[in-house]
Amino acid sequence: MITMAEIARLTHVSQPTVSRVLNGNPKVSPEIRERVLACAREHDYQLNALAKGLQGSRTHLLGVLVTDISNGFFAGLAKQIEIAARERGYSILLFNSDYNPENEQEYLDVVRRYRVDGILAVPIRETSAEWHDYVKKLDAPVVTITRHATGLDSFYVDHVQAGAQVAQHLVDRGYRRFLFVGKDYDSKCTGFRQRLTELGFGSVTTNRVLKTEDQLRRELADWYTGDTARPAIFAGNDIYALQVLDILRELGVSVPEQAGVIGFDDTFMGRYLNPRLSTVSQPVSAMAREAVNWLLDRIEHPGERPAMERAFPATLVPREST
Amino acid sequence: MITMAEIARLTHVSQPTVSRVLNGNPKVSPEIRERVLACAREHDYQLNALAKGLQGSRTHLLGVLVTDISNGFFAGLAKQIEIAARERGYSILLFNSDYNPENEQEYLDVVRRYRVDGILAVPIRETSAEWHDYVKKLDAPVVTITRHATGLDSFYVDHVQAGAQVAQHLVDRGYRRFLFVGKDYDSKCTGFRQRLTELGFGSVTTNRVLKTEDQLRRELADWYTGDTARPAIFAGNDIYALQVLDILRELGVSVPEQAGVIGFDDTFMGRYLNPRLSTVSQPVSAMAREAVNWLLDRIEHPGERPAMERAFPATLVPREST
DNA sequence: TTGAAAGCGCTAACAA
DNA sequence: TTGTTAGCGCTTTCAA
Repeated sequence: MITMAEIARLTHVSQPTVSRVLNGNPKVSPEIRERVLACAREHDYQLNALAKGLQGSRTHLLGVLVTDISNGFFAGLAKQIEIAARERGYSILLFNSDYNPENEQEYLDVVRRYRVDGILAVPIRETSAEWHDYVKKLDAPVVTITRHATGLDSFYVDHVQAGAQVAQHLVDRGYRRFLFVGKDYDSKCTGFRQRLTELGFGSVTTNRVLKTEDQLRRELADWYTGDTARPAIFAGNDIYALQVLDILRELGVSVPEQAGVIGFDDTFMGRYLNPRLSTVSQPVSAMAREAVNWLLDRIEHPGERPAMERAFPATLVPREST
Repeated sequence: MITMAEIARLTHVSQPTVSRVLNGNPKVSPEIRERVLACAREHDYQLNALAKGLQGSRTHLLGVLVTDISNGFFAGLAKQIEIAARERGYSILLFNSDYNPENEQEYLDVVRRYRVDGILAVPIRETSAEWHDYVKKLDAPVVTITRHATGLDSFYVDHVQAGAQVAQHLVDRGYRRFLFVGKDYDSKCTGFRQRLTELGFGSVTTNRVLKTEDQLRRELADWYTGDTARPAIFAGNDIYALQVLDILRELGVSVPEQAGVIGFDDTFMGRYLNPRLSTVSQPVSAMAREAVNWLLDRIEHPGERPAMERAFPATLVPREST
C-alpha cells in the first residue's frame, strides 16, 4: 500500500507536505494540494492508522468488552455503541468475556496492547474491589456500561430499583408466590427480594439460580406443584424468560392465568412471543450514546473530572405474560 | 505505560535484548532473562501492538464485517469468529454495515487503515461484480462468510439449495400455496421458486418483499383470505418468521393448521417459540471456525492457492410450525 | 550472547 | 508556504 513518502516522491514535494494536504491543513498552495490529492486518489492511498497511533496522538480505537454478544440485548448494545463511535470517527475492538473473569482480565490486557483510547465494558462483577482497582490503575479511561460501579464512570439502569419495580408489578397483578431465575449475584434479585419483604411476601420468595436447562425444568416442576397461591416467575433476562415460558407450556401451565412470567431487557423478540412477554425495558440507545460521548469527551478533552454515575430509568413493559 | 527501552535502562541491558527476552528468544543468559522479566512484571509491561504492527510483520488484527449484529444469527456468528480468532491470538475489529453498501465500502477502508491481517465479511451483495473486484484488489485476504461468492474464498451454506429444501418440505407436508417473505434478491427465494416450479406449483407462488411491518400485516391479510388451498409462508430469516407468526395470531390464523410458517437460521429462540418454529439450521460454529482457520493459514503461510469455496450443509429443522 | 544502527509511516517542531 | 529533522516503540540486520 502506498505511503506518504511515496506520494511525496511522485509529486516532488516533501513528505510532511503530503501529510498537510491529506490532513486538510489550509496552508498549502492549491497547485500542490491538487497534485497530491490526485496522486493519493489514483493510488488509493489509505492512512496507516498504526503509524499515526504510534506517534502519540490518538489511535481512534475503542475497546468494547461485553459478557455475551450472542444475547440480543448485548448485541443491540454493541450495535448502538458502534454507531455512536463511528459517528465520531472511532472504531471498535470487540471482546466477549463469556462471564469468565479470566477472559475479562486477558481481554483488558489485549486492548491495552492496542493502545485503545478508551474502554467500554460490561464487567462481570461491577461491584467487586477488583474491578474498581483495575479500572483505577489503567491509563485509558474506562466506562462501565449497563452496570453500576460506584465511584467509576458508569451508565446504567439501576437494577436494584428495577427489581423492586418488578416485585411491585407482580404483587399489583395479584401474584402471591415468587421465584427468581438467574444468577445469584444479580442485583435485580436483591431489589426484587427487598421489595417483596417490604410488601410482606418475603417468606414466600424462593430464589433459584439457573444452571442447566434440565435442572431448571425439574426445579420449576417442583416449585409449581408445591402451592396454590398465584405464582409468578421473574427471569433475569428475556432469554431465561423464553425458556421458562417453554417449560411451563410443557408442564401444561397456562400463562398468565396459572403463572405469571416476566423477563428483563425488552429484547426484540418479546413483543412477538406467544404470549407476548412482559419485561423491563432499558434505554439501550440513549445509554450507549451517552456513554460513548462521555468517554470520547474524556479522551478528547483530558483533565480531571468527577466520575459520572448516570442512572437511566427502567421502564416496566407489561404485556400478556403477567 | 512502560516501554522496552525503559526496561532496558532499568536493567542495564540494551533494548533489543529486552525484545529478545520478551519474545522468548532462547539466546539470552538466564540472569538477564530473569532480571528483565521481573522488571517487566513489576511495571506491568504491555507490548505496544501498534509499534509491532508498524514495523512490518503482522498486526494480529482481523476485520469482521457483518450486515446486522443485532440479528441473533450474526451475533452468534461473530461470537464464534471471535472465539476461533482468539485461540490463535488474533483480535477483532467489528463493523456493522446495516445492509448499506456505502457503510460496507467505508468500513472496508477503515479496516485497511488499521492494516488488518485479514477480513471476514458477510457482503451485502456477494454475487455482484463490485464485491468480486473489490476483494481482488485488496492487499489483505478476504473471506466471504455465510454467502457464496464464486471465485472467492467463501464458507457458506448454499442458499439456493436450502430454499429448494424448504419448498420440498412444505410440499411434502401438504401445503399448496406459498409466500416468500424477505429481500427480493435473496438466493433462498430463487431456490424456493425453482423447486416449486419443478414440483408444479410455480404459478401459485407469490413472492413478496417485506418492507414495513404494517405493510407485511396488510399483505398477509390479503394473501391469506384469497384462497382455500393450504398455505405456507417461508420467511427469509427467523426474525421475519417471528413477525409473521405474530401477525397470523392477530388474524386468528392458527399455525400450523391453517397456515404453515418456516424460518431460516435456526436462531436460539426458535426452539422455544409457541408454536416451536420450523426452520433451517446452518452449522455456524463449523463455518466460523473453518473460515477463520483458512484465513489465518493464508495470512501465516502466504503463497498462491486456489480460492476455497466451501459449502456447508443446511439442515431442515421441522418443528411445530409446519 | 549482547549491542549498535537502521527503519517501519507518520506527526510535530522548527527553520527557511 | 514549504522543507528539514527528530522521534513514537518496536523488530531486524549486522558487528562485536
